[in-house]
Amino acid sequence: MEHTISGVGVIDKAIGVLAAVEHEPLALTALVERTGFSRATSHRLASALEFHGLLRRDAEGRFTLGTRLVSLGEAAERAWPIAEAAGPALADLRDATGESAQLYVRDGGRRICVASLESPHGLRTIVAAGAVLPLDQGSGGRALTGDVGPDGYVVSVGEREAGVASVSAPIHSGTTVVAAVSVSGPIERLTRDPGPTFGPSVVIAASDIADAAGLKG
Amino acid sequence: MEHTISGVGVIDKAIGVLAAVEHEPLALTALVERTGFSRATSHRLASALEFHGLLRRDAEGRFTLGTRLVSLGEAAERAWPIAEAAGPALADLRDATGESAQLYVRDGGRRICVASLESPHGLRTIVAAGAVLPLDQGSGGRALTGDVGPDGYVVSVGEREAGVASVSAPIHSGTTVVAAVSVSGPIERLTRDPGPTFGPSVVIAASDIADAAGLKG
DNA sequence: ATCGTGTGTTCCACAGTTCAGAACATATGT
DNA sequence: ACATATGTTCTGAACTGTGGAACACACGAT
Repeated sequence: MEHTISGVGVIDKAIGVLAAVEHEPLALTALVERTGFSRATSHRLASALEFHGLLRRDAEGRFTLGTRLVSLGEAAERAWPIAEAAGPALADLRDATGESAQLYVRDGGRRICVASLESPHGLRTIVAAGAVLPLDQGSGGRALTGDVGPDGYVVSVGEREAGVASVSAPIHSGTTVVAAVSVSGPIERLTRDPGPTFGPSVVIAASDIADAAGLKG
Repeated sequence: MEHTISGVGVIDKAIGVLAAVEHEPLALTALVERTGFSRATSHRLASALEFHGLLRRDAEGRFTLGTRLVSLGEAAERAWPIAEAAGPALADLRDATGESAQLYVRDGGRRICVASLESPHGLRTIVAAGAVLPLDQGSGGRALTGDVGPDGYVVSVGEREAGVASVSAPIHSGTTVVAAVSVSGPIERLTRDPGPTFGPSVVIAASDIADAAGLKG
């Protein structure tokens, strides 16, 4: 009987080591305790991950997540096909509205910005591709959870960030929400009631993105 | 003779698979070609990585980097000790200047924002922690490369982003630049000559951060 | 519809790697 | 000086990962 959960026991253990140090750096002894692996095994696996840059040692010699994960994480975000497919429609939305436009996908209990175009205005809201945001704040999060008004879009004003308004629409594959497209900007420009002005644009953008990504509606 | 480079051959191979798909999604056959592993091995390793979320399948069944890497990458960025140590000084800088403040470290040929506090102004520049930016654009990048004026700070106006000005100072450990602290905001508020107003503040912040992080000056 | 080829998936005997207790090295506190 | 804790390395045995083969499925040509 194999003792693996994924089919490759060493990968299971290596991920266990990464997960152990995800929230705080750990000295070897703490790593042994947290993972349940023997001291020699913990040391060998952690050293191998360090060799590849997935772990590093902090100033006190504790193991912590390494810089290679930053670049892999960034590459992972670029690899969403919907982000690529959304490019033209996102550019149209940004140009038509003059405001920053973003595309979000859901990742467990959070949302990730997988594509982001900034408004040409000197002052604008900026969400970097790769940013991780909550689902329960902001129109993009509520669009992802399906909490959408009868007109097909969601509005938030000063909800996730003071001074910022946003309007979002969900993107469906069949009946499943797979992404959300948003415009956002300063309340001063979008007003406290941005729905009528921007709602139709984000709904159209959502439809265009679904088409471009080949999603069934 | 072992055929490993890190001490754990399976980890070497698993990283090889991740590296193979870093830049573009690969079908199994392409993965076999790119890695040189046998078909069965490639499939087994990729499936195990997929199980743990480090890979996923795109709509065409190709292997591509998975969402777990996004969250690990984000956690990796939070794990810089200087980011933690910089918290109070960064807050002081933001409060004293009223502008967004960021801390950058160098990662190869790029810079990573490892801590970020936003201005209370309704309109402000925002750099998400985790954002990856170039070294050759913006005052933060030039501070990291040591390209600093005689007053100890760097200024950029409309260089990395139109409408944005920033001022940065390097943070040294001994004679080595290990980080850079920046303030940034709209040119309209920072003016086209933000150095005299903000330069001394970032230089003080850099010194405070170096002290807080226990760096030798 | 049939056939050949290509691609993805699974099996399983065995070759080779990983494991972990022991030993060693170093650090720390008393 | 000593005891203890922590980090690192060694190495024989046990176990896992390997990869050729087989199978399943998709696709293009005829």
